[in-house]
Amino acid sequence: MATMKDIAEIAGVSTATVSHVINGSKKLSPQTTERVLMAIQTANYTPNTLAKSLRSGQTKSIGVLVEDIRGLPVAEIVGGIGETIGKSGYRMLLFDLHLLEKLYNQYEQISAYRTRINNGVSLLMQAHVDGIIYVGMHDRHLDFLFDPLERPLVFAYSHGTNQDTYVTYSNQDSAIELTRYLISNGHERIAVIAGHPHSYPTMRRLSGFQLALQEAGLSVQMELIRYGDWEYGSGFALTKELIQMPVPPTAIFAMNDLMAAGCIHALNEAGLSVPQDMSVVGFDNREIAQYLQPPLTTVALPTKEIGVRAALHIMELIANPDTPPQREIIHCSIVERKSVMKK
Amino acid sequence: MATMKDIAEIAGVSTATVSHVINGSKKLSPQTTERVLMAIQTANYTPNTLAKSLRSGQTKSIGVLVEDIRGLPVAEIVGGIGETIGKSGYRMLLFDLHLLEKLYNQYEQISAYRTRINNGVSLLMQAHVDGIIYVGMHDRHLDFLFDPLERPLVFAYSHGTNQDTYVTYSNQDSAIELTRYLISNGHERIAVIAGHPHSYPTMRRLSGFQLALQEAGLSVQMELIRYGDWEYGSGFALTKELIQMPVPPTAIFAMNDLMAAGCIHALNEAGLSVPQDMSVVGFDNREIAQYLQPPLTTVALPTKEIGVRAALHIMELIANPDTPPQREIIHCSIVERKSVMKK
DNA sequence: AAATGTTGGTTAATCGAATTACCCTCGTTT
DNA sequence: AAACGAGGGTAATTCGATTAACCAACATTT
Repeated sequence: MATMKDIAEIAGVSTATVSHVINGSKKLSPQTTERVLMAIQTANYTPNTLAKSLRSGQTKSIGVLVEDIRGLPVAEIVGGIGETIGKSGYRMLLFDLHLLEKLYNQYEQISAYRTRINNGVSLLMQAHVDGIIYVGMHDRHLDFLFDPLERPLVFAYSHGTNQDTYVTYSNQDSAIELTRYLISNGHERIAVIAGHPHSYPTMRRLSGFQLALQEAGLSVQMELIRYGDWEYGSGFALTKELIQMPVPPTAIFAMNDLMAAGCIHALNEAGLSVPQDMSVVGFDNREIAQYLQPPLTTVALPTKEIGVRAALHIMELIANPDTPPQREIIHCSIVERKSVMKK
Repeated sequence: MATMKDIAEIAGVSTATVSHVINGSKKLSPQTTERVLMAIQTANYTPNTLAKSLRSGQTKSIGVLVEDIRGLPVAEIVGGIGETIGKSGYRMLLFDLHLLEKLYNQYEQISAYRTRINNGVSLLMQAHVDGIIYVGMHDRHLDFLFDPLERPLVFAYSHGTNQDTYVTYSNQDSAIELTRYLISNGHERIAVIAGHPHSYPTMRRLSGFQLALQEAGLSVQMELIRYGDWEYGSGFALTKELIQMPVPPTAIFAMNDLMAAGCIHALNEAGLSVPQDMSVVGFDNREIAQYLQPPLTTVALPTKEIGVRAALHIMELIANPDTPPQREIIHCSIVERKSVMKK
């Protein structure tokens, strides 16, 4: 590999001059500039980033800490990040916490988080990344885990702390829109298959649902709200319950696509057809949504956009560390397919 | 950040001694060692990897070039790589070629490949990665693209060149096993919904299918072999054709899960139940397989294992560049669910 | 007693670029 | 003619570690 010294020799100047040509850090005569440029060309020179980084303290790299790369929104977010930072000449250092690996109880989980995140952060810090993006799969609050991190930090997908910039999507607004969509198609008796009772997305989506109902002058019926565990099986089981009610709903809002899949299958099994006998909507727009029978109307998460925006924020923070924390909430869009009976 | 100089000062020795303590590169008296270790403790010192790398030429980082992180096997492979190299203190530099972004015609595709791969490779080279793993989603031959790469290179999932190490899975053997499984359950008239006619996986899986048939003394019926395009729709359409044959098959081997999904839906729609009226198997074990009605029996790709093995190979090559090229083909396992009528 | 070896450490060069401080040469002012 | 300023370029230091070469002190051999 050619070094700056070689170039200096070829061009008959000092290394300082070469450096100035490359970085435009000083005005030089056109002839000298030209000679240096030529030398760089012929020697096929490319500056050694390690030396550059050692001197400047900047590595032009961003650490991306993901809870688990196999988690569904994660790869798409990472894709958005990579594309965006790449355009500005940044590299991506990926660290996977592997949080999908094993299931822990509540206590072990927190402690595993702590140690794994600490490992990841210190590894990234040792690599001297210019900034860190934390990609969480869940809406969790990890305030305590990033205490004295003297590097720019941005949360993507999950919420961060109040002192940090984060980019997430709109749970409540999406639920409002989706519910409005059902109401506008004539549904007044809408059931909900929710996620874990006290989880953040459940709460927010539920409140959106209720808001939309109130807005339309409809009352919220508690017996139509059932809580599952985000898994296929609970969607299946809860649907069985719902259709055996004295006065069943005419539409079901499942809080994710997996439960919606279980729901549709339970409906099929009971001889009810979707959407004629029952309308169903989901949330997340996972791959499965388009392959259900009928294809599922659901809410698409702006995964790539979250990555793009998070990347923009981290680069802004690197360029200007005093930028105040930003809280960005990106709007989701409804993907209309065939699981809702149109008015 | 504390530097080695600081430690030397605190311990009252030279920086060389500190270095020797850290790297065990020289025998030192227990007292000195102890003093240095203490100093490192109290100052919370961690060596500057940039300086280290500049001097040694090794960055302890591995470049991972993925065709598209959103591609299904990719995230899992990357997870396996990350886990494995992390244990040996390597970091991962991820570069996404975004090859799923747009569809090109054959010619543009090759040219887009060329430029994007070149970009990716040169970016990784500039980062001085110690080795590169190329994660391809498809079985493609990219010999020409990595010509004069003077760094260890390993292909994961896709085949590499004959001069390179690669880790992939067994298309033909898996097809043999899967077909045997059908035959052993009494099926003699088995249809195939293949992928693109001349693609590598189609050819190999087909030859496995035929081998298993011959092995059992069964004849290969050409009219039972239909070619699709790997997408849901073609599975659906081809199944419609198959069930209208004068003597329809008793089992269908779809060459991926997406086409198997289309197949099952077509069957359902025609009033045929799986597996009573028709057995169906798929390939890939994508998420959708477990949520079909009935859950699909299919072949699980050893994605994580591929990542793990590729990581091991690259680290071996870094440690010992003269290791001869290895061709590793990892065995797939059948995931037995409920879409095949058992004898 | 001289020669040789061993132990435990230090000095100084090096990796490749960035950057500060300085220097020389003209051209312009006063 | 002396003073000043600007333009164009260089030498030397710095970033933080690694490592070859060297050295002093003491022990062992002949």
